[in-house]
Order: sequence, then C-alpha cells, then structure tokens
Amino acid sequence: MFQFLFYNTLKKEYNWFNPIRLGKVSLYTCGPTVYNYAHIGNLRTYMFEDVLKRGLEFFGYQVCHVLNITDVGHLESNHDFGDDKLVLAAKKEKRKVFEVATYYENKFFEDLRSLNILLPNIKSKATDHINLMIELISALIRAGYAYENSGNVYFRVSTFKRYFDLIGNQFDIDKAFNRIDIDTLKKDNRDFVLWFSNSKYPNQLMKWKSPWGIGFPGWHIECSAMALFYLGRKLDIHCGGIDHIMVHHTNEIAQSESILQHQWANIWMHGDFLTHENNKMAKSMNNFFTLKDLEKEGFKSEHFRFLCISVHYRHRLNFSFQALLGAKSSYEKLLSIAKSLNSNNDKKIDLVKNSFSSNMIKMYLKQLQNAILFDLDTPKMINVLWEVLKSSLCRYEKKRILKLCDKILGLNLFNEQFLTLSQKEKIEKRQNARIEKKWELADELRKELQKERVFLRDTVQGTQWYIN
RNA sequence: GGUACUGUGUCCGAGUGGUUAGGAAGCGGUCUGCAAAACCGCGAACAUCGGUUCAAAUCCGAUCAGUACCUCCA
Repeated sequence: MFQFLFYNTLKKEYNWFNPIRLGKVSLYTCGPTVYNYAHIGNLRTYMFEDVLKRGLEFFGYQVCHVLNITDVGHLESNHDFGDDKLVLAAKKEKRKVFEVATYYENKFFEDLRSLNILLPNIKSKATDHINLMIELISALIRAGYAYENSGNVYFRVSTFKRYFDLIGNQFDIDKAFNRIDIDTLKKDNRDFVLWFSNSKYPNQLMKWKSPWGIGFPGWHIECSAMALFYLGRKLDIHCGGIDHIMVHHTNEIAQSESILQHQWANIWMHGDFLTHENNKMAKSMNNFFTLKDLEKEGFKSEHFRFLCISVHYRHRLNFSFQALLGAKSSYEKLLSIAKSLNSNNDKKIDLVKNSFSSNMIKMYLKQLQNAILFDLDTPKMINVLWEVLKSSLCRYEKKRILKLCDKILGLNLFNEQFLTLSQKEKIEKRQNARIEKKWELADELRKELQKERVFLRDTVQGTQWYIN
C-alpha cells in the first residue's frame, strides 16, 4: 500500500496520511471571496490543492472535496474596481450586489477550468447556508463558548485551551492588537466575532434575520458550519493559504472543536505565497496579475500551471514574466515531446503493455511515486520526468510514464486536437508540393494553415502539426 | 513590538555533510529547400564573517538583506 507523507501545520512535522474511512478522503479547501477577480497568487493555492486531490485520486482514494464560495461579507469594498461596469452598477443600485458575487464566482470557475483544476464535488456558497451558521452560533452560545453583546455575538477565546496549537506559539495579544481599532463590545481583545448586527460597516448590503438582530455572519463561522455539514464530525484534510493559519483556521478550529469536543481535522496543509518583486501580490499595491493579464502577454494558462508546479507548494514563488517565459519554453518543449510520442500507432502500444517489467522503468516509476507521496514534491517529479524523456527507454514506455504523470500534474499534455477536412487536404497538398520541390506553393499552404492557427513542423518522422 | 520564513549562476528553481540537479536564456556546432523543432558541446552559483568536521550550499553562531503574518487577505 502506498502512503502519503504530508507536512501537517498543526503538528509542525511530517505525518503519514491515514484516512478516517478506508479508501476515502474528506477534503475541505477554503475558497475565494467573490468580490473581485482572482489573481494568480490566489490561483496558485488552488493549483496546489488540485495536485493534492489528483495525487490522492491517482493512488485510488475516493475524494470528497468541498470548496466554499464566500459571497457574504465586505462586498462593498473600498478598493478601486477600475472600470468594471457591473461593480459600478452594483454600487449605484445596491440590490445588484448578489449579481456582483455571481459574476465573480463565474469568472473564478472560468479560471479554474482554464487551469485544468478539477472542480470540487460540492461547491458551497455561504449565502445558501446562513441558517446553518445561525444554528452553530446558537449552539456555541448555549454551551458557553460564545456570548452576545448589543447585537453582536463573539467567541470567547479563553474557553478554548488549544487556541494557539495551529499558530505554534502564543503571541503577545495586547501588543499585537495595539494597531487595531479596539471593538469595545468584546469582553476580551482576543475574542472574535460570530455574528454582526452592529457592525462598524453600517452600510453592509447583505443582511439576514437572526436571534440577535438583522445582520450577517462573521467570516470564520461559514467554513466551520459548511465543513461540518457536508463532511461530518471528522475531517481528513483541511487546506488553504498560509495567511489563514494565524486567524481564519485558528478560529475555525476553536469554533468546530468547541462543538465537537475532539480534534476536528487530522491534517492541515497550507500553500505558500506567490510574490512579485518580492512583494506579496495585493490589490492595494497594484502589483497583482490575473490570468487574463498573462494571456494578454501571450501566455497560456498551462504555462502558468507549469511554473507553479515546478516550485514546491510550501516554498514562496517569486513571479516574474521572465520566469514565466522560462516555464513557457519548458512546457512547450514537453508538449512537443508528448506530441511526437503521441504520433505513433496506438496498436503498437498495446503490444508492449506489459513492458513495465524492466528495471529501469521500475526505478523511474518508484522515483516518481516517492516524489508525489512525499509531500507533493512536484519539482522532483518534473526533474525525474526530464530524465525519463532523455533516457534510452522506448517511445511507448516514455509516453506511458508521461501520461501517468500528467494525471497528477494536470498539464494537458495529451489533449486531443482535431483538424478539419480542408486542413488535412492542405497538409497533404503541401506534402506533394514538397516532393515535387514546388517550394512556393508549399510555403503558401503553410501560411494559409498558420492563419487558421495550425502550425507545421517537418521532421525526420514526417510532418507534424499542432494547433495553437 | 511579537512571531515565522527566505537568501543558490543572467532568470526560475532542486539540493540537509562527500558524486554535473533540472529547465529557461546565452555562446559554439550538427541537421534542414525555407521555417520550426531536434540533437551535440560550452561556460557560469551557493548573502557576509566566524565555528564544528578529513570534508559545509547543507550543521552551529553572528551579521546583513528581504518577505510574510498579528481579526480584509490564497
């Protein structure tokens, strides 16, 4: 049996992965707040989680993956939205705020699809689960873990002994908080809000009835409520970006474990940031890029995906267009190799189906397997993959290994492309022209095909084509 | 103020004690009707200063530089 070894933020060490139920994995990943486009830093985290999910599925686990969509909260941001008409419209006509959320949610899923990220089994929107949150808050109040004050409900941090477990150390709460406006309704500065009826943002656009007044839920309660609802009292893996460790996930644990009275998630995994010029990507610093921005510069989402998986998920990735250009070249090279391997007759592949017995293949497969099992070491996988492709293995063996890896890496290396009949005819015509050394005609046909985004490459094995 | 992380060639980055990481870019060459690709070869690095060791990019200490988090944040 293959076993994963994951770095567990909760324990600050590598832990063998043992699922709660044999062969099944419950996975909760924190999703986006849909008030703006996702930037490529956000997307990096979803890609890490995608590799995790693909890796688990590759080794036969049945993964139940829940992703939340935060469509509640500070959707009326003071950030500059540029010329987005929908947002401007939403600002003018307050009812349209739900449309704003839907708009950015759709854009988010477009990005995921474009990056070949597997969609979650359950997409869970916060606004569809307000009642669950109210129930959970009520339960926390009844059990003495939370209190109400002037319409707001707060979690009483002093009641939860393991509050600093995920952070790993206690911090000086008063010094940490002396920069922040102190909420005088809190009994203790560390306490965090579960429900706002009396917010410091009085113009909140989304409001619901609750036992404590008309208002909206705190940010952390939504994840606890939805994860408990969909995935039950014990969770295998909970993921997010490293910025969630300190606050969001710590508070989630406090809420959930106070109700459950036992450890909630077995493994907490966190992806590191993508930075730009060594700064965190932030909308306020105007140094963020979206997938569309990369496309404008002539990059495909696969290029960005390659860049991300060539860096370990727990290592910071400093983004630059030069780095992306390197990733693009590498990816296109890999794709070109995949295409040339794919150009063979598939019948031959069947004949060598059992050829994995050779020691060399066993060695490579072992290395690739160990790489992914050891905390999702995708850089190592890519390294081994280059070795495989350079090795003396035959084409069919290389192709099969590459296909296996691509199931985890998700680089879309064997995406089938089709030519129209007229395009096929043009390629044939050109072949004949070349045989007759009618170079001008051949070049003319190649140009025509290029206009249709079909590119040709004459090799020893014949003319190859690809669509770009 | 507190806590943590990072520093590797032109660029992105692996690498936790001894053997060329890899890729991109560059340079030289082979191949080719042209184009594109492919192939071969080349050079180049471990922030600084100490320490431990037969041996340090790797372990320890100090310094410098950078980043993040501390109730909006992937």
